[in-house]
Amino acid sequence: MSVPTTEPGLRERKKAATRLSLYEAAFRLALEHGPDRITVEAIADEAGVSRRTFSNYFANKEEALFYGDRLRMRQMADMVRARPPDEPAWAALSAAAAEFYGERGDLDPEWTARTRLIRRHPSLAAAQMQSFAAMEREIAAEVSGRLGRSDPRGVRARLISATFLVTLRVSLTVWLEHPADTTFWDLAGESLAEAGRGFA
Amino acid sequence: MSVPTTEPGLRERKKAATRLSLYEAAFRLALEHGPDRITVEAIADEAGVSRRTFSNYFANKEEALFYGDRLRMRQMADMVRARPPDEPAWAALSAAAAEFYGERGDLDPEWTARTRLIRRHPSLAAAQMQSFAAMEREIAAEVSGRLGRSDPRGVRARLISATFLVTLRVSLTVWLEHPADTTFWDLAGESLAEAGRGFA
DNA sequence: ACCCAAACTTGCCTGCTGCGCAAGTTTTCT
DNA sequence: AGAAAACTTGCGCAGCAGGCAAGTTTGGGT
Repeated sequence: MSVPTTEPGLRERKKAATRLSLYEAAFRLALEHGPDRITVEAIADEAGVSRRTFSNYFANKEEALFYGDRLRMRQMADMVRARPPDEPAWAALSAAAAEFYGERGDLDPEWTARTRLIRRHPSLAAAQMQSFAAMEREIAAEVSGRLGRSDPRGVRARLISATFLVTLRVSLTVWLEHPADTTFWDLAGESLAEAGRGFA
Repeated sequence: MSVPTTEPGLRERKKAATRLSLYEAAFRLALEHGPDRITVEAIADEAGVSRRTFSNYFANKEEALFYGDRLRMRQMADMVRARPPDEPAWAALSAAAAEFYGERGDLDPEWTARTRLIRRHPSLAAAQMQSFAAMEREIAAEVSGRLGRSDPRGVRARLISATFLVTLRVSLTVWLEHPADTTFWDLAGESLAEAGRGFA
């Protein structure tokens, strides 16, 4: 307790490091051999931990592979939370997405290439969906706060966040198929505008 | 070749029967013991086939459990296809949903109870998502036909069908939580109207 | 009516997986 | 420094997907 710091402490930092290196190992191997020709054991090996430890961090390969996506999405959720609290829900979501995707120019091409390779594989479709589903609850909670009492059962909040994410997902999928045609944000921004017209 | 009939033939009928009885067995056992306390072997036994045969029909328990959902969704897809071909996409989807859900009064209460029980279980969330994902492609294809040349990359088609399904999913989830408050179709119809405003 | 090919079922088998448990190690707290 | 809490690891087990090679059933041609 030397300094009144917010630092996570050694234990937490180590855990984060292990989790990250498991994710990276999974990604590397998936790229090299194809996502369905890798075993949990191989991932654990590559990351320098035991197979059993892998299980302490991720429930399965897919979860490890998509940990990167989770991280990015959590970043975006933070941006949503950082928007002015009186901003209407859909506006806040769009603005956060614009900050996140738009203002960094194009997406990191290496990440794009990797992601495309992974996403191509249909065996991972389920995992991808789940990745978005996890996010949905988190965003719905934030949206719910902005809507206040006008949305008793939370239908609207969930509808808005689900639509928001589904729009991002579709845009990303389409863009990964035809990356040359536009910027990702050109596509996503337009789609968001269109889909959001009902929630303005 | 006795009669120019469209009948599927004995072989196909037997297969359909087996598939259905595997699904029913899975559902029955899941209700009785809880979805994660049943083994593939038990399901196969209950349905009167070998464990190996189960694998010839479904890739895993979840797929079997959600086969009912797939069936219902395929019915709805057929209704979409049956709509007049010049009807705008979102209108056709809403109308099909209205036929499917609205006009049969309330949903079958037994089915509701079963579904709620199954859906409650978080271990099945992935399977549920996949069920909807499968549908998405099918509906997108139909929508694509209605949009014609105005949607080169298929963004709009996918956006519309994804939004449509996500709206149904959210409505269903909310309604299963508070079934007493409204009819399912009251909820879903209103949500569809709201979400669809961007696609009119 | 018969036969053959294609389709389907089944048992056997293998490599992989998720997870409970308990012993050993590292970090944290006081 | 020393005890408590958290984490890693090996071991072991039940369960699972799916290849393979008999057997059995179905369908079409003759």
